[in-house]
Amino acid sequence: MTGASPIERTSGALLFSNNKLSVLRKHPYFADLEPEAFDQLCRYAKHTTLKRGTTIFSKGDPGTSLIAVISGTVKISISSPDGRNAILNLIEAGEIFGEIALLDGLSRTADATANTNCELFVIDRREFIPFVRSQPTLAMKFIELLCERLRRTSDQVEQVILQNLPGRLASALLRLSDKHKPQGRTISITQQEISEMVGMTRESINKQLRAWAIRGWVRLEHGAIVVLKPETLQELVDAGANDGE
Amino acid sequence: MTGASPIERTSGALLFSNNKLSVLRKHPYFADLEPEAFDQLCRYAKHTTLKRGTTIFSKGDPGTSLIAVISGTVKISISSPDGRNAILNLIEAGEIFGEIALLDGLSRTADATANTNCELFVIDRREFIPFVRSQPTLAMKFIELLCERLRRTSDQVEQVILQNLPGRLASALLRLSDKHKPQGRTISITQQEISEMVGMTRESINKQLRAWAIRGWVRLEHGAIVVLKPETLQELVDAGANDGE
DNA sequence: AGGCCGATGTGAATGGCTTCACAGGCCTTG
DNA sequence: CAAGGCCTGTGAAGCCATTCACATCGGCCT
Repeated sequence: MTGASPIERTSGALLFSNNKLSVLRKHPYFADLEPEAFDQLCRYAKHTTLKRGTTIFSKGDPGTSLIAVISGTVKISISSPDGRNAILNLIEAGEIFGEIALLDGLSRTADATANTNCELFVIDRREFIPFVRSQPTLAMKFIELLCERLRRTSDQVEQVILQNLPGRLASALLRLSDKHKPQGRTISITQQEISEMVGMTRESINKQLRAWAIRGWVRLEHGAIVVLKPETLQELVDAGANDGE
Repeated sequence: MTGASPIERTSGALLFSNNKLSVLRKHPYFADLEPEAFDQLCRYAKHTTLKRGTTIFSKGDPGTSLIAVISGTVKISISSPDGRNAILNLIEAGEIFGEIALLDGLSRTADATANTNCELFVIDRREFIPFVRSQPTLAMKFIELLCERLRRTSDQVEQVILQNLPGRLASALLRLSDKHKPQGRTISITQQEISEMVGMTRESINKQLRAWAIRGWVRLEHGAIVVLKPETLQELVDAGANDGE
C-alpha cells in the first residue's frame, strides 16, 4: 500500500513543455495567479504518465504531494472492509487533487486511481509549504479551493442523509451535466460509476434511469447518459424527491 | 430569513473582557498565533449573548462573519423540504464556525442555532480578508482549520455511504466521547440529537442502544450516554459493522 | 468471424430501517 | 405540586433498496 506508489518513482527531470502547463493555466485556480508565482510552482513539479487502473495513492498513505491532472481523469474513492466502495469525486484535466494531505501533512483521506490513461504533474510538499507562506495570493487561492471542496462535500452529506434514490440520482446527474456543459448534456459515465457516486446499487440506479427514460427525462446510451429535462430533475431534487410517479 | 439575524443587531462596542478571550486563546487554532495578530483579530470582534433555540443564521443567507463560541454550544444543521433534518456538527466553547462563508464570501451552507444559551464573538468579513492576506501565519491556520473540517466531512460521507446503523452509531459515539475526554466517557446528548447526527430515526437508534446496553457496551442515562467498551465499538466500526449479534 | 468481457436490463425474494402508534418517566415551569 | 413538554422505550406493519440470479447487448481483440 505504501512505498510502491508509481508517483514516487517518477523521473526527476523537469521535462514538461509549456503547452501542457497551459491546461493548468486556464483553470480558475491558476488563471489570476502572478506569472512568477506560477512559474515557481511549476519548478517543484514532476511529470508522470499512468495507465488506466493504476493506483496513485491509497487511503492512509503518508501524503506529501499535490497532483495536477494534465489529461485523463482520476477517481477519488473509498472502500469498506466488506468490498463496497464509493466514488467521492472525479478529477478531470486542469484540476488538482491531493491538496489536503499536502497542506496539513497528514495521511491521505481516500484512494486515488487513474480512471483513464493519465498525464499528471506532481508537486512535492518539502519546499512547498514555506513557498505558500511567502505567497499570500497562493495561500488565498488554496483557501478558496478548500472552501469549494468543503461546500461540495457538505452538499454530499446533505444529499446522502436527506434524499432518497431519485433525489440523489437527479442531483448527481445535474452536477455532472453542469460540469460538462461544453459537451452538451451528454454525460460519459457508466451506470456502475454513477451508482458508486450516489452510494446505491447499480440495479437500483438502472431501474430509476429506465423509468425516467420512458418519461423522456433522460436518454440512455452505452456508457453515457443524456439529460433531456434538467428542470424536471431539478424540481424533483427541490421537492424532496418522491420520484414524481 | 435575512436581515433579521440576531448577530447583525449586536452592540458595536468592544466590551469583551480578557478572561473571556482566554477561552479562545487556549484553543489550538489560536494558541500559537503571535500575540499582536491575535489582538488585531479581536479588534474586529463583537460580543453577543443568545438564548437557547435562537437562529444564528440560515442556509442560503449571505454570510459575512466568523463566529467564535465563548460558552454554550451551537448546532450546525440542515433540513429538507419534507421536515427531516440532520445535524452536521456541534460547536462548543473555544471553537469557531462560519469560516467558509467568511473566507469565500458566498452564502451559508447550513443553518446555525444556539443549542444552549450561548455567548459568542462575531468577527466581520469587511476588513478581515486583507488582514488574513497580510498575516501568513493566520492564513496557514485557516488552511489547517479547513483541512480538518474537510477530513471530518469526508469521513461523514464515508460513514453514511458505507456503514449501516450500528457502524454509524458506534463511530458517532466514539467521536463524541473522544471530544469530551475530560468528562470521562459520559456524553451529554439526547437520543434525538444522536439520531439526527447519524441520519437515522430516533426509534432505530434507541433500539440499537438498548441492545448494546444489555450487553454492557454502553449505559443509558436521561439525556446522556456512557460508553463502557470503546474498543468493542471500534472493532464494530472496523469490521464493517454487522452488529456482532 | 468468433469469443470474451464489461455494461445494461429485469424479476423475485429478502431485509434493514422507517413509520406509526402508544406508554411511561423525568424535569421544568407556572 | 400539578401540568405539560421533552425524552425514552417498544411493538407491528410497511416500504424502499439490496441481494441474487439471470439474459442481452455492444465493443474490442485476435
